[in-house]
Amino acid sequence: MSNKRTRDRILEEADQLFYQQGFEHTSFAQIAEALGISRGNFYYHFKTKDEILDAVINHRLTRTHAMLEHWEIEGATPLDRIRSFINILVMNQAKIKQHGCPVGTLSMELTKLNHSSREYANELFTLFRIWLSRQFEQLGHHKHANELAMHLLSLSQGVATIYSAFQDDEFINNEVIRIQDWLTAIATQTQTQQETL
Amino acid sequence: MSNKRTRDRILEEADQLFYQQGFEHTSFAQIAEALGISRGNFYYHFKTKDEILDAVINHRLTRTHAMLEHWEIEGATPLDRIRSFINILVMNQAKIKQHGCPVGTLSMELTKLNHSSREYANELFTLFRIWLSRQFEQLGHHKHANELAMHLLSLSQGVATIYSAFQDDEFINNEVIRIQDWLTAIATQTQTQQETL
DNA sequence: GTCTTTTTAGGACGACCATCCTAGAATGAT
DNA sequence: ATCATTCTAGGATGGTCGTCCTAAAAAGAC
Repeated sequence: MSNKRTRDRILEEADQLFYQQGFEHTSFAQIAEALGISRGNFYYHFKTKDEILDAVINHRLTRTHAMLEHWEIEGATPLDRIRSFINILVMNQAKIKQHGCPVGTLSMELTKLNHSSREYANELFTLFRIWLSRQFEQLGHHKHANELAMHLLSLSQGVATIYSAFQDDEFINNEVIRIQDWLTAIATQTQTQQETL
Repeated sequence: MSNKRTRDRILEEADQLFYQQGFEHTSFAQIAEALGISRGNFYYHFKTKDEILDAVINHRLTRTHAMLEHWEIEGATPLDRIRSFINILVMNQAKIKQHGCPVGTLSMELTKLNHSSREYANELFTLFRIWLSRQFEQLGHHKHANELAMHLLSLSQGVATIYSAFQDDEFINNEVIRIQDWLTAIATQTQTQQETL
């Protein structure tokens, strides 16, 4: 089955190009040319452009899911695990600078296009939200776990957008420290709450 | 000069559609149809699509500039003026829910398109940044004024993106309160600093 | 080795897009 | 009222796009 290999190659190339150039601005011909395959071959694997989009989203969902599971195993405490999330901003700094956050930018683009796969793309956000929410719960913030998760998502989205616009390295460094400090405050806040019980 | 009237009508319609659907996804024909004018007429006022884009950006810049000046007059203290900025999230809540932040989404789209007007669009961010920076300076934060301005921009961008994705009214209410509390903390922090002098 | 299935190549089609062009209508000046 | 200027309408053009179709090549089954 060299089928899977070609299909996967298309998927990976589409994934990259959708991130770098946006979904609408990326054409079949462009993906095909980048891979050195014909448009006809392309159509054998994906019947419509929307089908590739859904496949790309699905691909990102499984990758993200795997990453979150990895963080779950790797991180000893919920605090460590949340730090893994914040660390995306550092690890992917170069890409974020150039193309913003892959989750946020796709979500916004599909919103503007009024595209039917918008909600599916938003599941990427939900994946992070639920995972983060669980971490905050384990941190002792049972009541506001979801709110804290949404807030952290919001912080990272803001940083990605502004960093991409201003391209200011000092800014992202400051912001990462800020978020880490915020998290520490959240964690110690819980400790004192628990101590007073 | 009914010239100006038609030109302005095109400008306003383009402004709206670029915000709602994105720049690339909006066509000449669509704008013309929305206004009930012919494509040929259109081309008399704007020679290329990029020319409309620049005109729209220019239009937004002057409007934003006027708004900031208005806030400058209206707000008695720098604290009040910064609150005006935060209040955009409340005033434009419905539009942000549907189409995100007009500044952030245009900036991101032009980045992905590798469009030559990207930097011009980013001047909208800069306008806010400099204005906010000045307010924070007047608040007594001379050293970190720009950093605080960038941070506030980042916060609002994050809220706009996440709100547009999740459409959660409770979220934006919480976030606005959070930002207001943050600002209050910043302001009181300065007061105590000044008292110790 | 033959036959079936899977995979690839590339031309054709219709739709839409930005842009160009020309002719006529409206407007303004004198 | 005449003429020059400004404005508008809409067809024509060339390019790109997503999609479709057919034929050949490659791979696999027996």
